[in-house]
Amino acid sequence: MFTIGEFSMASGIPVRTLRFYHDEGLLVPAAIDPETNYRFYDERNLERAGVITALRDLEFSLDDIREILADCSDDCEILAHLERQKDSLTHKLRHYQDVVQKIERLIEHQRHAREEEKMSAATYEIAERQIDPMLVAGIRMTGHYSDCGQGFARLCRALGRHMAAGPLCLFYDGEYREGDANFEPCVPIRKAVSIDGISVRELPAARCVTLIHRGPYDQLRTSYARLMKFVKDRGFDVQLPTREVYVKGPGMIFRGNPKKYLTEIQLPIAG
Amino acid sequence: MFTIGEFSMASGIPVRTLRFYHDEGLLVPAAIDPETNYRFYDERNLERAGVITALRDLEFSLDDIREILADCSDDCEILAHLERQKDSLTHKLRHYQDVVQKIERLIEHQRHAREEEKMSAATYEIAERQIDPMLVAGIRMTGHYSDCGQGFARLCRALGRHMAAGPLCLFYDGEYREGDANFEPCVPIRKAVSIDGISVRELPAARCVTLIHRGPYDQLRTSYARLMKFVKDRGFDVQLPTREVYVKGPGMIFRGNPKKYLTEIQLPIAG
DNA sequence: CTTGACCCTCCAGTCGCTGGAGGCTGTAAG
DNA sequence: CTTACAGCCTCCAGCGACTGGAGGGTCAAG
Repeated sequence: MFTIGEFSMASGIPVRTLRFYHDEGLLVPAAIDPETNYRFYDERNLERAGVITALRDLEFSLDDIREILADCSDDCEILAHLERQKDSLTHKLRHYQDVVQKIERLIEHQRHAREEEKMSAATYEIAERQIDPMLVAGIRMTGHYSDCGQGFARLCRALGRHMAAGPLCLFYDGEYREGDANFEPCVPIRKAVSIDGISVRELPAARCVTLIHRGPYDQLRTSYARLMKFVKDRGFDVQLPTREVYVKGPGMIFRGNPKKYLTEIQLPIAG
Repeated sequence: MFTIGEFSMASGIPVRTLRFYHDEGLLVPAAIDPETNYRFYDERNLERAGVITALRDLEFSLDDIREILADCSDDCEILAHLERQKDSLTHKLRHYQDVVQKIERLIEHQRHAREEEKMSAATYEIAERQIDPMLVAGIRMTGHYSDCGQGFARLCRALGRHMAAGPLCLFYDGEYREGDANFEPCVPIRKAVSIDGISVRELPAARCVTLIHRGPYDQLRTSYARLMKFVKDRGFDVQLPTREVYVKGPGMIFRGNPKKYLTEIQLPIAG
């Protein structure tokens, strides 16, 4: 016979938990002194305790364990329980895998954005640059500019892990349109995929006049004005679609501070 | 302004949970009617709600979320939090992987034992058989026979996934010894591994006189008696070590019913 | 007889909700 | 004008598997 403390050492179960198991009827001491209420455990308790810890190690719930102990006297008979438990744990496992993957993507995305930001933060001036071709997935839309957020949301959901860099938007109008603008939110991707309603193609290389705009989107027009003046002065021809690259904008989690948004405007030119 | 029900639909958070978040100070409504105590939510609440659900989806605790909301106004700033969360989730992930693997091993082990049992259940008679060579890991011990359980426990812990079949024991004494028997608990393994205190080698093929003993181990002697008589009658020579294969014995979880134990005694013979 | 280790019971807290009881308000239908 | 119903409120309890603390009894040794 063991006192609860001795039994705790023998079984590797904390005293508190032993008392709890007793309350739960899961592991009832062999004897209880009716005077002092001291619990006393025996060999058979020890064996049962072993089974309980073995099953707890396999993440069975106490209810499951109660059931198993009632049903089974043999390893063979718990096969069905094991299978069920395995399934349920596999579910959890997959869930955690998904979440970890999501976080990894977010982290990578942040790193990327940060680098891009650093790289381009210096150049708030108008520049002429060659833009390399890239594979993009886009959703062509008509409506108000501000609706492009929904397009990005859809692209993110649909493409998740395939996204290669920050989003951009193509504008197909040669003029400013209020409510029926013609534009296409896009994200660069690594590999072609085919999803209904999403067009995947290579965006061609282009010589562009570019400018990084710092601040909220409703002030973009001033930067467009500067760019257009520059283009006019040089006698360039602006080709459609024009592009906006959202170097730093509202994040995946936070809306962020619009004063810090960075948007690169790219006007493809000919001539 | 939204009522709580409208806001629930807009945010995708159940009404109950919204009230709970309010109690917790995590998402405080923009206004509360002092007469009716009705809650009213606004756009900024909606944004915050979005952040909260995004972070909950990443399995952040409410405390973490509170902290993040206080610290960060930007995706970039939560990078550290993301990293920490990823680490903690990766831990859980690995834990579940381990447990699932453990269960898989147990299941496989059960299946195996069951098959073996079926295959051999018919042959309760003495037979002469050729035993194939096999790779085993063993721990040589001296002491009481019953101590071999500890040896198996150690082998299981150390070799876990490498175990290929049920355990066996080798006996090096040409006589019955009470307290200083010389024996070696072994498990067949698939691949050689080197672990301190565990000897790995190929157990040679052997022509054996075998008998499956059904029942508790303390009755093994009667089966040994039958076997020895058989051997004597035929004029065979018993070679050491002799072997016992525990076809069905105490399980990994349950001790099982000793009356159902199956033990194959194998006496290697020469001549 | 005291000390200190060990045991007891009972209650509360963890985490993130979820459920129910019981009650108020506001609107629409009978 | 009553009644029904939807929608809101507060307060309390429960889940699962413990863990922690308060407050108090018991036991063996010095």
